[in-house]
Amino acid sequence: MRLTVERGFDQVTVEAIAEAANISRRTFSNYFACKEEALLHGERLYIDAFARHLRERPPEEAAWTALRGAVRALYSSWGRPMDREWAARTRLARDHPSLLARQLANQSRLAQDLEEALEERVGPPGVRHGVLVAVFLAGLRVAVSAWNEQEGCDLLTVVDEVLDEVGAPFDG
Amino acid sequence: MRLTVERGFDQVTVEAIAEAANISRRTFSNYFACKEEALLHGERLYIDAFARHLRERPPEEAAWTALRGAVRALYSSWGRPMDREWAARTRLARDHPSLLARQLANQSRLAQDLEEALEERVGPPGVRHGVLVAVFLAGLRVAVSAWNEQEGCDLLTVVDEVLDEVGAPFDG
DNA sequence: GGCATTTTTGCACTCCGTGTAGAATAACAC
DNA sequence: GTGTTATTCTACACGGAGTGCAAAAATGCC
Repeated sequence: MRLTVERGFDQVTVEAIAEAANISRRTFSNYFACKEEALLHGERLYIDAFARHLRERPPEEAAWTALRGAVRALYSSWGRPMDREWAARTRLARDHPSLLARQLANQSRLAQDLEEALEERVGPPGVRHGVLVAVFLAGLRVAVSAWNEQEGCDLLTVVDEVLDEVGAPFDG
Repeated sequence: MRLTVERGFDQVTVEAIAEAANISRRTFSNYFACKEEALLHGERLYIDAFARHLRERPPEEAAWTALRGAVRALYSSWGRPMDREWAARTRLARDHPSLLARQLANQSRLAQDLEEALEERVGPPGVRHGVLVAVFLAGLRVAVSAWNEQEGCDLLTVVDEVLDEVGAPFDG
């Protein structure tokens, strides 16, 4: 991340990253398939944590409520300074197609995880969990991108506003 | 596509594709940045066509109705044999992360295009077009993936069913 | 200490993307 | 037709990326 911000994404070679981390180029490849994956590793951790939070919600909550609870739990378990890192990553992804692609692939994995987590709960089984999750993540994306364009507003507030608007019909 | 189906995605080199197309490796790179882009080029054409169809909808239609009209118009302008190609691509993307990533990036571009197209129309300006488009595309994705798992059901029928369920609150 | 397991490293190899400069081709005026 | 452009294709070269393999280093356990 530091190197990418300093020199720009394209000007950072895997070799440079490896050297900065005091490991060999080969070892880098043992952990990450490419630069993109390394750069998005932090995000991947959040994604996994999100799915975990969802599974820990009380089973009697409705699906939509549980999703919103999980996002709030995740946010409060962050250190606040993560906000800036989040923003930096989002901006990088916006400007570099290969990063954007991999970021979206991560979100697609998250969608699958969340869907499975919802399947495990009690509740109306006829609900189209796939659609529910997709709508929820769509709301999150819109919220994050709106937050990223404005200055100094609270992420959680924006998320709440957007999800109120999107999710009303799915609530309860 | 032919080579990929025959040998598998990873076993096809750019050189092989170029040779099969009677062009040089360098010329391939003049048109496509990588294998993935070449393989998804057909999809890219549909995507562009979709946005074009949306712009041609009568301006007095509500946004959601226009989106559904565009997808129907696109489908009826296909040759039916395209269905199999669609399915093959979707299956490939499901199994190859790098393809999935680029496919999702394409869809992200489409989302932006559709959003812009909706902005140009008359209609309630306060509508959150971003959310609307995201929900719509989410519905499409769910429909296509459901269609892809079942045998021999009509794509358009599945799409209609899912969009009915997702879009009710946005309709009209 | 010795020994087994895991991790890291160096090397070699193929493939990929790109800059460059020249060859082939197309387009067009005459 | 010829000559003159402009466009497209190609060959070559170069640095970087990802991977299999086997040796070296580190780790953990007795």
